[in-house]
Amino acid sequence: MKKDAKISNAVIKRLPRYRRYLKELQKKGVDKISSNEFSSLIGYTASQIRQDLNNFGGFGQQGYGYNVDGLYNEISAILGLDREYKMIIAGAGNLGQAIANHTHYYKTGFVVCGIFDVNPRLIGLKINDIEVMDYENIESYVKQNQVNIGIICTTKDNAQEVADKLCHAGIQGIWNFAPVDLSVPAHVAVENVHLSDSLQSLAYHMNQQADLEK
Amino acid sequence: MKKDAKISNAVIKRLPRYRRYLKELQKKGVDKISSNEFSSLIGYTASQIRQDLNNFGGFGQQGYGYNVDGLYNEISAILGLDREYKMIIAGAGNLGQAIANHTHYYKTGFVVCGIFDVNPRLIGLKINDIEVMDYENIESYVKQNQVNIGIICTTKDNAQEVADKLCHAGIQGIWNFAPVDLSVPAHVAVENVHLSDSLQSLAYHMNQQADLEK
DNA sequence: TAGATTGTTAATCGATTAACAATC
DNA sequence: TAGATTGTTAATCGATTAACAATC
Repeated sequence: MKKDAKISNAVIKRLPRYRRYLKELQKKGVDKISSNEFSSLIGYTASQIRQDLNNFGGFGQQGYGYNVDGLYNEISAILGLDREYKMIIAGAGNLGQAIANHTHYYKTGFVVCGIFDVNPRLIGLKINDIEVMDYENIESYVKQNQVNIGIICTTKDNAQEVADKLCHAGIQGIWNFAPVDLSVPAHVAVENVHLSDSLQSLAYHMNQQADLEK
Repeated sequence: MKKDAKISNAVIKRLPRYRRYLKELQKKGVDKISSNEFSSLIGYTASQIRQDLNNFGGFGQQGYGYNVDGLYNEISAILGLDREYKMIIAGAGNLGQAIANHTHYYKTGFVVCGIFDVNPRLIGLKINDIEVMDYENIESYVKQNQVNIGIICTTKDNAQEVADKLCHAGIQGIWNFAPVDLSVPAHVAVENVHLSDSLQSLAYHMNQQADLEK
């Protein structure tokens, strides 16, 4: 895998999608695919597919195409899915609980090992076998257990404070569901899931479609 | 508001963020802001801010800047947040329930009026005062109640079938949480929230940061 | 070997930034 | 009026697509 040039985020955002389609191909027992076939399946141009993959190395073979299993494993490795991530959730409200219950992540090595909240009525509960602990102890827990990812499911007003605590405790990544933009040290990765932003852009596009019909 | 040229999606995706920051400014009692001041707050260049806003019309005033209240209302209107949207949720699992409980959307006119599931043990329950109904009846419900948005919280294997039903019933938009790409008629807007894709791209960036430190 | 398809360079397209004239 | 700041055009930058030589 080449490591020199910085890969654009547009490329990275497409990798999980490549991976999903490759998984489906695996399930169907397909063992090779050309960039052209892949193109009509996934909806990116063949050129873009080859361009994207070549950012990381030559995974294909001229005259043959790409080996499905091989490419799946390469993309998994590029994304860092060949290791395990320890995660904690800050905020045991609806969203925090839903994520704790969403065992789906386990399959790809993302393990939720704790939930933190300030509400004494929640502390001590178990959600999907994961204990809800006192928010007071979040920093020491992250340090002691070498937690990799903090998932912020608090209100927008508390999110930055939580982020500060997590960063101070040495967290490496933050998955932020609060509708604010966090400021964190450069070495901490942040991925935002701004649900209401997403819903608003859906609303915009719905109204555009309606306009077109006039 | 100009309506001629098609606005790029990159611009639309920034609008909810502009709106969030304008809301904060309103709360602080700020009544005007220049593109330069806004730039240092929101992190886009002043040039981009002016360029973005001018896609929709001249909301500013030379020598003065932008009126915070006015701009907030304009952006809200552009996004279509000056009307109400009826939404139903397909799938009453963890995620579906979490969204039903997330009353946050009501404030901007997004009202969940029903949840549908095939599980007989869930049918009849009320989640946040919203009834869980039999999936059998989803199509007739959407038609009769003129539902605007369908929220897909099913497994990936059922998502396309649900989408087909919703489209057939005349839905205008789909907010898709299932990890698949749906195919729908051109007049139906789709907004995807691919949570595991998002988590995977976080993983990638975490490993990049770690590499830099070496 | 001939055919197919990649890897990679070059061309195009679109989005962002810079510059400045218009104007409040 | 003078100063400030927008609206808008032009320049730059980056990402996507096209083309084709390399090679399996």
